[in-house]
Amino acid sequence: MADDSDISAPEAPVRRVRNIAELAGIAGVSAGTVSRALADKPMVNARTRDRIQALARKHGFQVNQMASKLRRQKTGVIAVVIPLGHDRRQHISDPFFMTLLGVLADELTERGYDVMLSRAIPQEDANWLDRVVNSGMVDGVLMIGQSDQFDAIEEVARSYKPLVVWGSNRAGQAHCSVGTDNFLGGRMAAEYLLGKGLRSLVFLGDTTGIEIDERYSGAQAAVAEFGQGARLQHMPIHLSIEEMTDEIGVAMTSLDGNIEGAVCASDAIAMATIRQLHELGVAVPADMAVIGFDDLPLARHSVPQLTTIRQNIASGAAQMVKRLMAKIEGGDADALVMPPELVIRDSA
Amino acid sequence: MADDSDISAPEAPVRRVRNIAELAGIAGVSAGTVSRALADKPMVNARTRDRIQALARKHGFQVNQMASKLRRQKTGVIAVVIPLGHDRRQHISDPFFMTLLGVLADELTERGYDVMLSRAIPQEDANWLDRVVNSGMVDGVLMIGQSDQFDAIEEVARSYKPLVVWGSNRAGQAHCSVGTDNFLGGRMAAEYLLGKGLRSLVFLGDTTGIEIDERYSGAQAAVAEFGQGARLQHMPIHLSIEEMTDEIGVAMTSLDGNIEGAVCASDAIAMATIRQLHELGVAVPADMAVIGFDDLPLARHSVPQLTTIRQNIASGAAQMVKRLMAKIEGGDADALVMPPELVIRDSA
DNA sequence: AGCCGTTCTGCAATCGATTGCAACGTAGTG
DNA sequence: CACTACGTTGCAATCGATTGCAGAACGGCT
Repeated sequence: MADDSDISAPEAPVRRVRNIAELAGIAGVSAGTVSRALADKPMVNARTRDRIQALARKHGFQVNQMASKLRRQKTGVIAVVIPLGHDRRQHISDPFFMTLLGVLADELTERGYDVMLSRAIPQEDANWLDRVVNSGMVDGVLMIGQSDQFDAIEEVARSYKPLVVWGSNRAGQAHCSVGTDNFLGGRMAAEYLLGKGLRSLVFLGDTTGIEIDERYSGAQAAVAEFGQGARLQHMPIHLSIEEMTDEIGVAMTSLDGNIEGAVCASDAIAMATIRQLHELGVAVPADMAVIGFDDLPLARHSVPQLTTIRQNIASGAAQMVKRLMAKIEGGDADALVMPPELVIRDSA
Repeated sequence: MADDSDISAPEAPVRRVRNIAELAGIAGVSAGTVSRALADKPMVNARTRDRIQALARKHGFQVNQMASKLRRQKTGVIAVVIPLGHDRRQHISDPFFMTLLGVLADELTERGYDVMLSRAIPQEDANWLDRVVNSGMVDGVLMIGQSDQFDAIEEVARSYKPLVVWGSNRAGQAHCSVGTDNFLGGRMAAEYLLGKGLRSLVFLGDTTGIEIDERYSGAQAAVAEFGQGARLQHMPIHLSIEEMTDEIGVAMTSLDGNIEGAVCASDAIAMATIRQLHELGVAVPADMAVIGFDDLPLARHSVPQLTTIRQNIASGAAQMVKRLMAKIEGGDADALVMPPELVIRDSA
């Protein structure tokens, strides 16, 4: 405790040091040496290194990241961007976004990256993606959902490598995507309900976004193939919680004939639906079956617990990060389409 | 379309420009002028300004943020940090965190700030706050929850201005906090149940964190004052979803006597409790009343809908940001303790 | 023409850390 | 003693944008 400050003035308490040069002055070495010492470079003498590190600790010194990143031309920051393309009122606090974001953040933090959160509204800002990609602020970009911006994303992906997107994979697309087979998922959901003997179904969800459109197509295909007078109506339900609830209420009372089962585009929609049905005195699953999509953690916490089509979000997030890392290092990465999984609980 | 490139070589397509100097070369002006033109400084001729901006667009040029931020000594980035002090297994995807984070992100993005997400684990990294604060990466810090790190936060707050924390306010504390009157909230919850004639209550929540401890104290006070044989047991339930569910199951079967009402430390705990009770064949609220805390959006989506103590998260987030802005501009800001509000729905 | 004032542009220093290269000191060897 | 080799350290250029200050260009006025 008494052996580490032999140079500075006696009365100096613990003056805050703001840059390497100052610390170098105190340590009696050059700035370059301090930089190397703090970076644990092997070429600096072990004793000086320790001395400098101790001094840095004592004076509460941290290297200025801005300067460091500028010089090294890498930032250690990954942007997670959420495009609010269609449905601009969808809040960033959407439970699916937040769940995926949480897992991504954990994954990235563990690898020493910082996470920068970006909300993008394409209608208001034409080159939204460019802004993030070319800001010089990030080493890579993870995108949650394609919204209706498929072409814009393709455009950027052609010249910008470190980009991985959660969403659909179309044959021959340029950007690397990780996601679930939405068509199959939609089909599985509908088939499950049909298999339970239900014939009059409704799909709840706005099909402007690619992913949900595919889910709808899957459900349609299942119903068409099934035949036997099965039919599928469609109500576009928006994703913002505020709109959703009312729209579902309206939908439930305005639909044609007696609906037996609802295929919901997301767990959030499914939960809101169950709520509204409860309100209307319709019991789930006795009077109407409801099946969700996503299998968010909260699907297990609803009453009744949600039967849903599971996307493996945790593993998907890990795969996104893995692919991004590969791309940052100059490598390449293929798309990943994960199989959906039917999780049978109590709502259908 | 044909009037903006009269200097460069004829065959040059749209070469990517990487820095101001290059663009200056193309435009035939100096770097300084380009910088000023792109920043819309009034002192540059309107015609040159437009020409330069057009050129920048055409070549897909964006100023390097790292360099800009270094020079200007401000970053335009706010860190949102989540201390996982006690209860390290609590996931960053905790619904309360995520909800508050979502609103904060919206609020900050609107003001032109970027949001940097930081998960901090004090046990593993002693100077966790210092790392963020002194990295030179952010203009300010918003913290979600105090966890058990009150003293560490105080320490930093004494010398670091732009810091605002969601959490409790103790008399004379140095850091600026925004939060709810947790003691009063806990008291209101218990009083409400007592008022319904329930006498045997349990508080579900781990009191290591300050906020929850205060809620518990409030509930205790209410029960003590009420007298008449009312009593309050306590089960520490952790905040991570995985642990929570099992612990609640155990709690419900191991408690002393016939419990009539549960005061939960959070909505997440309340929902998990309702689930477990449902499993055990205990009807809510008929057999047992359950009251939550927070009033997260999902409180309205549970079945039965949650009766809960509302924290005004949206307004709280706005206030946090407002105070942070004031501090960044060198001003000062007082703490805010918001009154909790009893929201009566169906679970109690 | 000469002078002043205004408006615009260029020059060069600056932010703070990093790193290739040169130079230093010391020890070891012939 | 001279010379090489190695291990350290210092020097100075560099990353890219910003900005105070000086100076150029131009118009207007006497």
